[in-house]
Amino acid sequence: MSVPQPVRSPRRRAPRNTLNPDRILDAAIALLDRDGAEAFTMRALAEELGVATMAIYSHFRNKDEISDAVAQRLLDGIELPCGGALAPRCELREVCLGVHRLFTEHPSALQLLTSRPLRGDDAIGVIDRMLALLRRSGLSAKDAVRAQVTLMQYIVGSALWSIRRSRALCEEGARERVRAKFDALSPERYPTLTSLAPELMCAQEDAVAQFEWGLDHLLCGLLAGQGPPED
Amino acid sequence: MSVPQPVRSPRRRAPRNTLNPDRILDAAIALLDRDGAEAFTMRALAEELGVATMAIYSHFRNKDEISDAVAQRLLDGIELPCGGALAPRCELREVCLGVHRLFTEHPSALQLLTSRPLRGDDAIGVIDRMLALLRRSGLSAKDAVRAQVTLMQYIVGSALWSIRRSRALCEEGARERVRAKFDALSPERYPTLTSLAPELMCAQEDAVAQFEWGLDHLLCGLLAGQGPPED
DNA sequence: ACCTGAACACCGTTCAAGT
DNA sequence: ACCTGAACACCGTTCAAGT
Repeated sequence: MSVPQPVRSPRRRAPRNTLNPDRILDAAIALLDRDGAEAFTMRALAEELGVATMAIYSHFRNKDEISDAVAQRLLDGIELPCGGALAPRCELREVCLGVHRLFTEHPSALQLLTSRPLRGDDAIGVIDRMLALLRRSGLSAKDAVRAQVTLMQYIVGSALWSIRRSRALCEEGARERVRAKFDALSPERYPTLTSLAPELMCAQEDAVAQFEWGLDHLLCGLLAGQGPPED
Repeated sequence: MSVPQPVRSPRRRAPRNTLNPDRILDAAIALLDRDGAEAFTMRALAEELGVATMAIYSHFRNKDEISDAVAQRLLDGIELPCGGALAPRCELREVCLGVHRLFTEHPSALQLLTSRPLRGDDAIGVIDRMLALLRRSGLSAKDAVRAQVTLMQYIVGSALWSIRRSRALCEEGARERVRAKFDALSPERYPTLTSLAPELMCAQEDAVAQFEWGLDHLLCGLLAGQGPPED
């Protein structure tokens, strides 16, 4: 017969070197993807790793340092199209879609990213790639930089919007509530909005199509007058 | 001689009806603007109001309800240009600038807004206005809705970016650190990025100019082929 | 009805202690 | 060097009690 154990922590002492920064980041991303940003807790992360909370502090100074490392890791892992196979404009489009896909696949990571101050070294590889493609499309140095920032801002804003929408839509009876709100609006005060209610309802549904529509028009504006479109 | 008071709370009982939803929202916005989103605490809000923490719960069910009401209040208070005085395209530009200005003037409110699921009834007035202007610019019902969402996403992404950048830049010696990072980058791995370092450094400085540059090119892409530009 | 303080179940992190 | 539990100063919120 064994000695009665305390109910809460039947965990034995973890052997040395069970932990390392990589294992911690893997667990952090898994936790974020599975349970969301608000569940991303030092205590929950430790449990995920089968370890005492304070063990993590041997590898990272604090939670912010983990958040930064998670963002870094994800941004470095963006899958990009192989270079040169496409016209610059098409390749640029694919890169933007890749970044957007990463954000919508790891929504909690995006939340993390947008709530912390921006370090200069995020997503270096992607930025270089975008700048090169913009230059090859005929933009000046100054315009290429402006355009790259504009694209990134649109991608982030769009992904954030999609996440919030999809979270709102998966609540119980959300569609009915939205429809009811539209029906309650005064057509005198909001004539255009009420007349476009059907289009508004259905535009919310497919976030990717919405993103691509906006991206194509944005690219059109950014690359206008840079030679004939190459498609 | 008065009886010795406890040090921590020399506050007397607040008279009845000192509190109401409006006073609470005023205090919340003041607190957010002054001390930032991470300082927006029920206890801090109560102190701002000179009241016990739990007094607030008589007027709002919980903190999320206050956050939603703050967002609502701010979005309803966006100052818009008076209608009809400008060509649709210019007026649309002004509306976008107004929304962007609100967000950069209340950065903590934007953080609040982006971290909560999106209710359908945010910023109804602005949305209706934007849709009307897009329709008058010649866009179809479907395209007007797509374009309105695209614009809003760009505005949010851009404002969020500005906030994070400006917060990062006001840290001690931030510019020097960014410059050092650029200098340390390998020109072989990141040829375009390193060659554009001066442009990148200076593009970060004026967030409003960056926003306007992007907005003008986006509008150009959205309204392309909708008749001659009216300027 | 409105305001109050104590208490509960959380959180990130410091500290001294084990191995 | 790496892992541990207790403790501290926070947080949002429940509850029973005052007026």
